[in-house]
Amino acid sequence: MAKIIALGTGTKKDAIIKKAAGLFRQKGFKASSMRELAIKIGVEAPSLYNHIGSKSELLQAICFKIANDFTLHLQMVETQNVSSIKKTEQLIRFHIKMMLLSFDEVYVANHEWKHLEDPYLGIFLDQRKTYESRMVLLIKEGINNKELKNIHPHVAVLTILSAVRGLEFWQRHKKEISITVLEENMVNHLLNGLTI
Amino acid sequence: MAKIIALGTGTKKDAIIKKAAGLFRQKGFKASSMRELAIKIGVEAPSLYNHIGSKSELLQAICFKIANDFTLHLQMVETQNVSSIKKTEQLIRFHIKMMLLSFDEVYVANHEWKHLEDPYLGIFLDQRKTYESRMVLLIKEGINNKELKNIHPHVAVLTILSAVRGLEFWQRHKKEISITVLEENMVNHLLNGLTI
DNA sequence: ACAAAAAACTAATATCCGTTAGTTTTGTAT
DNA sequence: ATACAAAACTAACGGATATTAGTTTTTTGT
Repeated sequence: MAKIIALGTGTKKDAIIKKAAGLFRQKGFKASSMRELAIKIGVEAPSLYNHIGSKSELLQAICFKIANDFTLHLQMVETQNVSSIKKTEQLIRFHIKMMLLSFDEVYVANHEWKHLEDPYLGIFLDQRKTYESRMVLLIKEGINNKELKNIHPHVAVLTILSAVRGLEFWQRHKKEISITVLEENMVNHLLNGLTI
Repeated sequence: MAKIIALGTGTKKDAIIKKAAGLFRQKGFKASSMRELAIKIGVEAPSLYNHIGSKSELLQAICFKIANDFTLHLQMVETQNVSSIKKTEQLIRFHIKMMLLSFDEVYVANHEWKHLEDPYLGIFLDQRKTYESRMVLLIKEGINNKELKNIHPHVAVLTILSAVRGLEFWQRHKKEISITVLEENMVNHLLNGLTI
């Protein structure tokens, strides 16, 4: 009866993955059932398996799509010929944009990667570790160039990534705070601090 | 046969809750089974029910223990007669300490509260919202006193809380970064920023 | 219009989960 | 030593879950 409708361009598999991201974010991976996902799509649960291989595969698709987006963007920034502080600012702004534009997917990649299965869990963690290391390198470069304070680079990266990840909570304050106000304030806070 | 041993002081229920916090942090609430928890304690699963009411009750105990600790500490800080910036610093340091000393519990309260049951989910969220609001008030006070930049107070609170929460990831870098280095760097970054 | 392919459906299975019931063992107080 | 209470055990239930098998409907290409 019902039919899975591909949203605009993209395969039906993509449409399923998108809905899955929303569900996984809302309820968590383990608490989300294929039956629930099927209802959200307007189909019986077994029909999903005409398009996907397994529930796990959905999580993998979501997590690695996001991981690859971030890695690719980092690569692009690294090759630019601008100051380290400009590069860092670009990374912060990209994280903010990703969080706002692909909220469900980024949230799931941040919170549900635990439930990835065997080789994928390791691969994902390696990729994230590499990303962090390259960001640390960027901060170190900035310190060497006297652009940045002599702060511990790893802690700085940790602080920045965590702060941006906190944009999850911004959803609760959507009406009170506009995107631009949020972005400018957060970039300013992370780069320049609170004190006068 | 086996026997649940209360660790030092505290009831057997407390011992179960402590082990549950570890398990819930590692695998997530939904992915943790009572059978697994029983094995970690050295007992059969049904035996747990001589001490606790339900799996949900364990999550409630963990989440509200942490929520109450934070609320109580905030109350204490609010009554002090020091500058707003000093108060903010105290809050940051307390969050850091809690994260390091009660890692499992704080992690679970931060990540697994979703799975609290009806009315507890609402109560928990209300309590967190109130905590945030009182912290916003503190920042506003600091801005009015010209102690802090004219940053958006809500965004600042969001940034601080998220950054500190990111100490979860510090566990992965335990060997490389000492607690004090971490604490000083993070406080400094959040209060003074990165740039020279 | 018709054949082939894609994708929906129904029915069912094996597994795991939280929890209860009922029983036996262990610890404690007199 | 005995009686009572606490806490362990075994067995089992009802329900949910991901997934498979087999069938029917729908779409597509000619």
